[in-house]
Amino acid sequence: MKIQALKGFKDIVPGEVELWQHLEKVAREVFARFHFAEIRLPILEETELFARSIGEATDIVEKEMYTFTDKKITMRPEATASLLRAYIEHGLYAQKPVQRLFTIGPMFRHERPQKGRLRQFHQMDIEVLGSENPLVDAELMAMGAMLLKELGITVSLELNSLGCPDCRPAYRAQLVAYITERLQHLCSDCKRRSTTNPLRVLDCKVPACREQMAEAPSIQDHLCGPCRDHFQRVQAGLAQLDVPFSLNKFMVRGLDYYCRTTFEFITSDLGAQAAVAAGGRYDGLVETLGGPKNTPGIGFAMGMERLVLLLQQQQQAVSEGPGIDLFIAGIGEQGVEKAFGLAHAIRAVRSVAMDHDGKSLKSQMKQADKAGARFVLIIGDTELTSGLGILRNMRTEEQQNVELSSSALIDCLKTNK
RNA sequence: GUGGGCGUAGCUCAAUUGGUUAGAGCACCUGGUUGUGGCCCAGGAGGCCGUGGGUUCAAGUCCCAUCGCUCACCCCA
Repeated sequence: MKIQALKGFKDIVPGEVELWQHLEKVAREVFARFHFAEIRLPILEETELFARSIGEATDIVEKEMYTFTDKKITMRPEATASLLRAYIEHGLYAQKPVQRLFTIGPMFRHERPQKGRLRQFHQMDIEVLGSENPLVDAELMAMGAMLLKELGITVSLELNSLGCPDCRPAYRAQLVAYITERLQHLCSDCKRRSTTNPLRVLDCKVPACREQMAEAPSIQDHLCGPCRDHFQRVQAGLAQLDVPFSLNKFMVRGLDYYCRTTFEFITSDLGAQAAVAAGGRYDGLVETLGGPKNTPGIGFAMGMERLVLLLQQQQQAVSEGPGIDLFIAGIGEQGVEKAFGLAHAIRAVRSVAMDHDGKSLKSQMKQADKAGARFVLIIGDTELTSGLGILRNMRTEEQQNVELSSSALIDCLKTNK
């Protein structure tokens, strides 16, 4: 019986890992331009943290978390809760009125895997804490749009507002009334949702349900004054920054803590997993987790597996690795021994590969070619006797004799490109 | 938890109505070139046909079970 990776867990092997490195590099650059600071967080937290933030009754907390029940600890299913815990624990709210933070890493959910959806998945999570200014909402979405654009990924941005504890209950009641009237025309899932999570009926995929819900009351028409004002200023901010978006009154959130602004970057190229990034505002969450009162927050997460799939799919090929500076081909026992020492010395300043197994020169030349070596240094008996190695430029095919000393070789590699 | 599709070489796949020794491309190794890469040519290695049972003179092929992968549903950043 052979051992293989767990269901829903994936290795990222050479050849694919370059795409991840590219993604992270571009992301870090963009985050820095928008003045976000990185925070690194643990993967395990007290189960209670997620129960309180995500909501006791959600499927995530009820059955999709990796929890060590005897210790009451859980592998994080998302990053926001952990980030806020750290924010509160270290009193970051006291250091600066507004904290702009991001974190990158693996998350875990015990779901059945499908395309773009694994049990260990990776997210880049970006949060702004301490501001409820709608310009911040717009700026955050603009940053997401800029990053995706620089990655060469085409998506659309959808926007909605979920209101706040002042206006949502009244809307919700009205929606429930609307749903109840049409209950017999809805799918069995929606019948269940009508009591468990009525907002979810809005984004059901069953055509009959969509039809029934087409004329459903829109949250956007039922916002209270402050929420309506906030929502409008978010849109004005996006317009000013030339970030295209469309309003989607059917877009809702599964997690309890969201309020007001909610948004998703959507693609049609990933099957059922349309959202490559999603987020929203959570003004009450910091307080819920024991932080200072009235600490607003907004954030979003980008699904890295999905971004990588799109990078592969949309042919945003990252150039092959730069290859190696030098391959040292030693012939015979003495040659290999000399190569071994020289390789180590030159590695202080240049990348060097070699074959330790005494393969034929032809074989070593092939290896050098495959490694993308720019130069090959050949050391055989003749070269050992003369003290001069043959340095071959693999691109121009020119060869020259170079003294077999690390300093001479380093000089030579520096002057020849 | 539910439903569909698929399991043959490292990878992508083929194998007629069940019929001799399961093939190809890519990748790998060796040689053609005493010590020089790519291209070409020749050769080589690599398979419990996912696993177990059944039907049959005969199973990669048909049946059952099981495991795995995958897509979708539920749920969801």
